Amino acid sequence: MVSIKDVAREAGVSPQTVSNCINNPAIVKPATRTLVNAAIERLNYTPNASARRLRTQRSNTIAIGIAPVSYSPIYDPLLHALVTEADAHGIRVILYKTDSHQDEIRQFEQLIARGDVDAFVLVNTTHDDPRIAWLNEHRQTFVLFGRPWGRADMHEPDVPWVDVDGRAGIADVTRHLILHGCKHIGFIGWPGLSGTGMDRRLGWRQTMLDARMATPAELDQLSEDAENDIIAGQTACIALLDRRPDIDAIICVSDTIATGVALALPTDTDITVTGFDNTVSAQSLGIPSVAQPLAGAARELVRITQERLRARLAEAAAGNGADAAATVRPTDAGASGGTATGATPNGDTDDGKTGRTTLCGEPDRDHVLLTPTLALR
Amino acid sequence: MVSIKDVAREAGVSPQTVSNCINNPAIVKPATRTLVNAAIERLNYTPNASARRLRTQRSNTIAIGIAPVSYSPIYDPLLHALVTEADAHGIRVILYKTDSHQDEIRQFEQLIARGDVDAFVLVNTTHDDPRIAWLNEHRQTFVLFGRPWGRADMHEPDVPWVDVDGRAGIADVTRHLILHGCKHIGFIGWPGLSGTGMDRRLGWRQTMLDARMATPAELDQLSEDAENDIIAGQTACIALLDRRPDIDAIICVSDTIATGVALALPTDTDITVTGFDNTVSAQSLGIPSVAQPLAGAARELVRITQERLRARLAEAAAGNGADAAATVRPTDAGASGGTATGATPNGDTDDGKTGRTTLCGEPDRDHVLLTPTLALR
DNA sequence: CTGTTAGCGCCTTCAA
DNA sequence: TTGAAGGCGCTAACAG
Repeated sequence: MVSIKDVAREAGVSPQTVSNCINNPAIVKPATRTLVNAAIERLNYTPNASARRLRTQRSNTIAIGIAPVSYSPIYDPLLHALVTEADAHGIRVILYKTDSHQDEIRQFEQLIARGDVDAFVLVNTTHDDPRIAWLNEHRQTFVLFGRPWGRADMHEPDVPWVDVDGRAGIADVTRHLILHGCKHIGFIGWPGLSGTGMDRRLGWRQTMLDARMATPAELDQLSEDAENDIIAGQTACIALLDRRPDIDAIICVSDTIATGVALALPTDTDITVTGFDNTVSAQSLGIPSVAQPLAGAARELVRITQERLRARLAEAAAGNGADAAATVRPTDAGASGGTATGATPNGDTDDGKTGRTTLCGEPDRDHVLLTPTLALR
Repeated sequence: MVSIKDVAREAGVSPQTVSNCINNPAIVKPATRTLVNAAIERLNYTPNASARRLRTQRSNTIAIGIAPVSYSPIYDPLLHALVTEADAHGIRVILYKTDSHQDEIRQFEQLIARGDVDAFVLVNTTHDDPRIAWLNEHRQTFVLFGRPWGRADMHEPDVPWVDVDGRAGIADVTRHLILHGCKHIGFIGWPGLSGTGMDRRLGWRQTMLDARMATPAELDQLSEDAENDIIAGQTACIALLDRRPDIDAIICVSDTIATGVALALPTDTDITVTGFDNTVSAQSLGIPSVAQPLAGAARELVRITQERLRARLAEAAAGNGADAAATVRPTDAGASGGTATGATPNGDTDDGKTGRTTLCGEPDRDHVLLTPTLALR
């Protein structure tokens, strides 16, 4: 393995100058810099990560959990997006197993104690999640993918998250169908009080009401519940059509349910079916679907962890300085300005490029709701 | 962070003694050892991974790729199994992105140069895979999950792999159906020359012939091809039943196709459908399925990488010594004894516990074929 | 702007 | 059986 010394010798400078060329090029004289860079190129030098980590006490590594059974069809694409984004920042992604919350916390302890990780991405968080409490108690850096549904205040500065606005996605689908002349649009969602599920259903409900496509009483007729499997989707579809044979479109909360619906309908039907997650399965069946912007989500996940890490570092550095509070935790600005529900009124601004919705003009950089796109066929 | 010095002070010994307690307990006096262990416990000490890696020049890290789109429904469970097994050996798993073979090789270069990784798990390998050639040229340690189909010799010592014996799995299913009185057992497989697909089909064919359940001509009638989606499964099912209305069981090469078949059949049918991979989807539909032994596969993947790493280390150490060749590469023993096809005759031994099939009594530790289990409903 | 010094935490000699 | 010295590769602080 070629080390910084080899490069230094090759370029005829000291190891420190080589280091500077890499970590702080501005302070090196351009002539020397090109000299050194040429040597780096020639020797194909890459700094040793362990040595750098040991020296800087930063691992530049994000950890994300992997469960015994996949909790979502988008998990692999999410991992890929995260790895891609992290890679662009020189950050590695390491996996840890999540057999239970308790086991997961044990993994946290291990990873932290060994200095293997400096931030965590948490998935599938629940109301009063012990992992969140533990990480905050131990002053660790983390970010959730998915909102902490059920928390009284979803915009606490201590609990940053990135999520995809399922409600807006389903609202988009609904509007799209209305524009294409659909009159009686049904919805099949998940039963129970799942935050994600209720949020998506609300996207349909609200849009239907706003467009005066149905009365609240009619909406109840147009709505069905189904567990997340194909058979349940079929059953719900049949029940729905039985009650309302005039239906001309069915919006489903997931691609799995949409698959059941599509297969329950006669092949020559005019009824449009839509799904959520834009899985390969939905694609091969030609089902339009709401696609989560995973690259954008990954970008925000990495950004938030890095910003908070920086803030924590600054905080530590300012510990001896006097005016710590003034410069510290810039990411908290406006964090408490959000609403308890995380609602995103349609009138809010959207920067278009990232599809990020900002609340009330006061950007909350620690709680990011991304707008999904509609994958039509 | 608590370091080895803190423990040493706490226990009233030198840092080296603490180090010995951890890495070579045998040479420490029992009394001192318990003293030190108590201090470690009390301070909750864990050695810093970066420092250890820097010192030992071993990363104790395995890398596995993640593709933009999931190539298999078992990938998440595989990752979980791998992380679990690695964890038990004090090894970490890091992800790298695999956008193309060329990109993947670039990732290899990065990971190696930074000293982040000392072994790779390769998935989805193809005939004449450039990654395999590259890794061997650069003397890197790796192991494939899945056989290198299409290679002239699948038992080259340079190309170790772990795979699940799809043929045996499908043969098991076939025998099971025969035992339960099925007379006319159809098969729906993938079109084309996919090694995995052909192997699974062969499991059915051979078992049918051996049991005299059909003539070769009949087998052609009982066989269909389908792309790996639900609709194709439905279509193939209909074609099959059209040709052979007397069919009483349909074995499918995948759960996706099995799903299509199950949905194409009338609800009151007596025809049994089986799948492959035992996905949650198949489970919720009540489809019996062949389950891959992923924990066992992970165990073998880790074992092979570690053995080969050890061998490589010994080789390097013996570089100055004289009789290098004698002790080096113990894992190669019998490696060339396999057959070109990787066929596993039914009479071969099986150690039962791991479900591992050994070839001709000569264990080939670098080419492991695991026997899947049948998940009945 | 460049080089020297020192040390991150650990483990492998080798001496006591 | 235990301890002292040295260095893995890198970078922060300072001296030139």
